[in-house]
Amino acid sequence: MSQLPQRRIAHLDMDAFYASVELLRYPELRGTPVVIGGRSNHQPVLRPDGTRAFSLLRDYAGRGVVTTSTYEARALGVFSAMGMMKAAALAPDAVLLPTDFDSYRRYSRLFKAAVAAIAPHIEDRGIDEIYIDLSDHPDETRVLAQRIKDAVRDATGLSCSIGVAPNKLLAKICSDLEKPNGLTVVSLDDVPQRIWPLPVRKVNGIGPKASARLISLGIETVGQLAAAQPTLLQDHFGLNTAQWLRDVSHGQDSRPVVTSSEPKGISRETTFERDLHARHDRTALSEIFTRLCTRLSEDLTRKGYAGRTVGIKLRYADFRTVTRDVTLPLPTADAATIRRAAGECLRRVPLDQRLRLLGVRVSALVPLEEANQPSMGQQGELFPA
DNA sequence: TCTGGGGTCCTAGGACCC
DNA sequence: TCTGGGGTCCTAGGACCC
Repeated sequence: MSQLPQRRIAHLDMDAFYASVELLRYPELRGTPVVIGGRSNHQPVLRPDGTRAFSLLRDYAGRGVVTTSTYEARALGVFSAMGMMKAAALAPDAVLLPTDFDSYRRYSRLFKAAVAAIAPHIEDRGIDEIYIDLSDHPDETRVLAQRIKDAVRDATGLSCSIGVAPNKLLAKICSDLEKPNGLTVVSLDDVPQRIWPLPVRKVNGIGPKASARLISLGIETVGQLAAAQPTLLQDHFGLNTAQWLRDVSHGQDSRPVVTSSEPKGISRETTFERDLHARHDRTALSEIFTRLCTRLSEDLTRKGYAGRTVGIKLRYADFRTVTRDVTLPLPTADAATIRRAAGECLRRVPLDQRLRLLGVRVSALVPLEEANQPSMGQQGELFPA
């Protein structure tokens, strides 16, 4: 067997990204608990004396979750995805800011461009993190990672944490080890010392469900996972997942850094201010439904895609979620066509209970140019030789 | 005090075809 | 006549991630 050359993969994660962008704009909030999220418009107000009046978390009412929080708010127990009312109970005096995705996207482009100028082999993992393949870069690892951190700070004024390792799995784990403003390098030899003591939940791909099942088997750390009987894991997780669990527990991961990809589906969804009933709130629901389809059509057109599969997602008041979809003969990005197909899907779902969420999705995407012309195969069917 | 919005990938059964 | 084995597409749900 030929041995692949050792890779050098970095994972870069911006520190408390949205909150840090907000602190650039409102430096007077530095060092205080700040929470970003919620649904209403709690924009700061400029006072006559030039200072700003901020909304406080205690004044928030209604649905919504925390999008992110500053480290000072985290110290009070307020984390991403927490319900706003619970957050308000924990940190009533924290400042509350609305999310401003346009700003975050702008800073995202800035930091990614700064990294790309040094090391262009980048996999996008969302607005605030990337993988970088540094295997072919001549610089020494720590020097290089520090250069990247400096470039990100120069371009944005923001700090990030970087982990460098032989693969994405370990890079991702170790970018989190010294957060914020971390720079962590681990090799396979470091796995027993640095990775095995960590809870299994730190592994990207082991979520709440798998973690709970592992803990119920007495497996709490990555090291205990590495020591577990293969048959025990197979019995509880199946062959594929058991093999994957073994691999990750030994720090093994051969996934490549993927530098370009096409979207699989585009969707729009909304949670209502209050639960709506299909009959009683028919008019309101219908308006929301049509609006979702219109926006989705705009998203598709702007991004240059059409799709053949149109689907809906619906969440009942009790949080049960159902989906329905239908595949059309031809791809579409047209709002009326999407609305019609989504309407068909909606008729296949029981509507006897109150709803809290409605969503529309288009998948099986093709570029818009291809969608406007029949393919060769379809031409052949339309005009047989 | 219930739990956002945007995604990806996997599984699994049935239809349908060869 | 009591039965195969792939392969692909479609649909539904679930886990997970940022």
